[in-house]
Amino acid sequence: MERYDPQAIERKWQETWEREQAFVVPNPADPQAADDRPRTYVLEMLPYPSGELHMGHVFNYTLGDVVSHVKRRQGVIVLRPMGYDAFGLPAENAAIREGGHPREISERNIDSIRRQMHRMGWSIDWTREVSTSDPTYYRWTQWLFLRFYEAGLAYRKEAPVKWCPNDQTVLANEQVIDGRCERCGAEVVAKNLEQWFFRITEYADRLLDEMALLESWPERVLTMQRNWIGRSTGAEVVFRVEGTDVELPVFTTRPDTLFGATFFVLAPEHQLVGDLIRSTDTERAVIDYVGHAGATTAVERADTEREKTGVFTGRYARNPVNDELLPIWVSDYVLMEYGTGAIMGVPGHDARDFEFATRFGLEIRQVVEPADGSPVELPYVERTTGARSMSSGQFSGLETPEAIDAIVEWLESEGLGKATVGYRLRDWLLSRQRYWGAPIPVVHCEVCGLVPVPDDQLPVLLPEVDDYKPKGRSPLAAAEEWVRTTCPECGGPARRETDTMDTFVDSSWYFLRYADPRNDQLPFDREIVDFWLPVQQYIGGVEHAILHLLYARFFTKVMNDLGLLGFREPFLRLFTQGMITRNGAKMSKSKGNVVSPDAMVERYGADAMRLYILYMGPAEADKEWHDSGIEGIARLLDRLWRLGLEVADAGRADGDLGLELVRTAHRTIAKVTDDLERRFQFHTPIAALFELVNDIYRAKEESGSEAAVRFATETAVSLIQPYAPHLAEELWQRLGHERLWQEPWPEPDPAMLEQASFDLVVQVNGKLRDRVTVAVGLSDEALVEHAKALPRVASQVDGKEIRRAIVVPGKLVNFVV
RNA sequence: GCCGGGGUGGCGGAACGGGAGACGCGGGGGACUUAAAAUCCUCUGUCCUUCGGGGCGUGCGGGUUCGACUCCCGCCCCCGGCACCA
Repeated sequence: MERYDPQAIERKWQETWEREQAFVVPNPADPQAADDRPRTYVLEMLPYPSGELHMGHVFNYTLGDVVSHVKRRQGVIVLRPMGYDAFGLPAENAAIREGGHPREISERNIDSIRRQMHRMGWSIDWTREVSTSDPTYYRWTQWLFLRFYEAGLAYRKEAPVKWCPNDQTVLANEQVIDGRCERCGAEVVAKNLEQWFFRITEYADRLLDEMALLESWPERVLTMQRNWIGRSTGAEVVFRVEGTDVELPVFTTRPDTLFGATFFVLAPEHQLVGDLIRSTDTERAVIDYVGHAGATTAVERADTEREKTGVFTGRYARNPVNDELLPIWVSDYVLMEYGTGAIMGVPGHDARDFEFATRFGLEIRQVVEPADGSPVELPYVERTTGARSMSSGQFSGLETPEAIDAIVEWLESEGLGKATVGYRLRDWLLSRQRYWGAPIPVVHCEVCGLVPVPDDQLPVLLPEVDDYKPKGRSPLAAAEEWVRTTCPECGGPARRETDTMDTFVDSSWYFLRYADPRNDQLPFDREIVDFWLPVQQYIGGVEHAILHLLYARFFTKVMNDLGLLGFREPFLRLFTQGMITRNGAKMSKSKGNVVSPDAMVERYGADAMRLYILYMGPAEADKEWHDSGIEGIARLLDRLWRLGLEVADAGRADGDLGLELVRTAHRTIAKVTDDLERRFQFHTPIAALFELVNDIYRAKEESGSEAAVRFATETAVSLIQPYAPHLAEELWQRLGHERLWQEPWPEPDPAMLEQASFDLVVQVNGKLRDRVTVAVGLSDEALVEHAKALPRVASQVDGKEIRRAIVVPGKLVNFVV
């Protein structure tokens, strides 16, 4: 018999799909007049083109491929594009290391990864391919930046920013993990620099509230975004420094504890510290402390185990609710970046304030108690209806939520404060001092100041430079001729902005460009984008839960506000796949635990690789790679191959189909379809296919009808097609058919799902005792009689009284004795 | 500390309130073969057994239910996010 040769079969079908444009979906000439055939947009996160495709890619794109194939065969038009997130540091660092231009390195890597993707047989509309580093793409990234700028959503300001000393560039807050650069792990340092920002904070509420528009996102991703945005509601309360008219506002989420304030603290960086201590006895000590705090790294300072430090300023602030004087301290446990950089110290009801007060012997006062009046140890931080105010003047006795409302209302009426909302989210720092990114399309004119480059002068092309090495300023600055330009407004001398954009800007709108990838008038036509989007199913790694997904949502909302598109959320359904690990760790070159998909494909074929990566376990869970696991899949494919050839050889088989094997095939159709569609579960359908193939072999052995074997085999081939499209096409053809990818997805015959008989489970006191095959449709009484007659049941019941018999028709009988 | 997810054989995992461990890997035994590979058959949670079967088993302790891996309450442990965020 002809051996199963995946290499030959896969090559043949990949060429066929290419030749027949199998997965190309053209845009309608007039989106508004387009037919109402159902359509969908299945998207996976675009790859960064390093030279090698890795297991994460294989997993990600195979998931999307299975979804796409099934949808297509159900009559849905599926848009499934692919592109490359090609700007960024790895290509640039390679250019520095090995010489050459980052563009050449990127292009080489793209060619390589494209070849590998084709080799996997993924059903992609390759006519829509885009690369973010291509001028025809970044022209529109720049165009969008200018729209943001006009809308006041892109701005430049000097601010304390995070600087990576290794990559020699500033970073967005989102790119700093535990005080370290997300990319290289170097400890970041704070610098005061003038930089470009996107005003994402203006969208903080909408990024939270419009989560309600999402159809299906993993809870953990929503949680991460909520945590990241970090909205907390509270009040701003104004304290006045005694003996001056200096006002110090504080932000608090617990205005109900104002009566418990016994001290006041400023962050060391607070700009009023200097004024307050000028020419006082404490000036020297405070300056020393501030200097000392400034030398502490962010990582050290974030250590909550560290003992609290601080220094008294000699000044007092007046508590607006009771006119008490509170000593003003300076301490680095108060952060300048959050709230107002000043807090009221309420040691009775805040763990940090408690620690500080204990350390420096400050008064600790209780103003909240459990609602039942029971005694409690301080600090008591409960803030629900389980707590109530005490010793708080007119607010005493109110439960905490009401006390907060009442006191905020009172503060507002007295002009002492107001309700406010605090966020953890910071504006998105988008400028980078690196070469391989989209230039920010702005010029600096001595006369006119910042001037945007006019649309008709886009793209601002990257200049050619010799040295990509970062030196603390953008390598673009070395291209002196490029930098020197004329002001678009006054025609006078001007200098180009030399920073480039964060690559996350590029990937914040690529999914829109796919809809209209060759448009040279606009980034995309609104009607076409509204025709295809929002994305119905987005699939990618959970590592993008905050960065990319938050930025893309922000971009979409802004573009919606600017009238560029007609929806507010880009991705209605999100699926985050788990990580593939080996020896308990993420695969990485430095750990030397990488399994190359290429090698697996060479040895077992793309079909086996595709099936195995989905068979490993639930798609959302992290999974440990075992080399031996793929052997079982290889056996399955080989068994199916031999079965297919035998059936094809036997030719047309007529005869009776009413056999158990045919029922099994129909049950498998129902199971596979339900798992894929309703449960979004990809590994259990493969188990069902194993069972079906095993059953076919068994039936053949027991000389089942040839017609039934043929039907079951064709069903298995048809069902495995989304997973193993090459083998499935080949067998489908040999079985005398045409193109399986155009064949409707099978539907189970309801009559075939009906059973003539079933195994009745018999329990005594809820424990399984026996089972018996009985006809379907018997009365409850008849089932009980059948069950009672069983010897193993009788021996269990033996002498005891049957108090009750629970009958679940078609399933079981349970005797309670 | 707050928020989210999870804990089932040697391993990956299945079980959608009703048969715990489907399916696969690994392992034992056997057939075919001069031999090996491939292929095929068979056993494989655990303890007891007179070989009929029986006891125990889904992190721990309670509860709801005729019946709980599944639902509820309280713990323990692991993973992820946030965190001196006031």
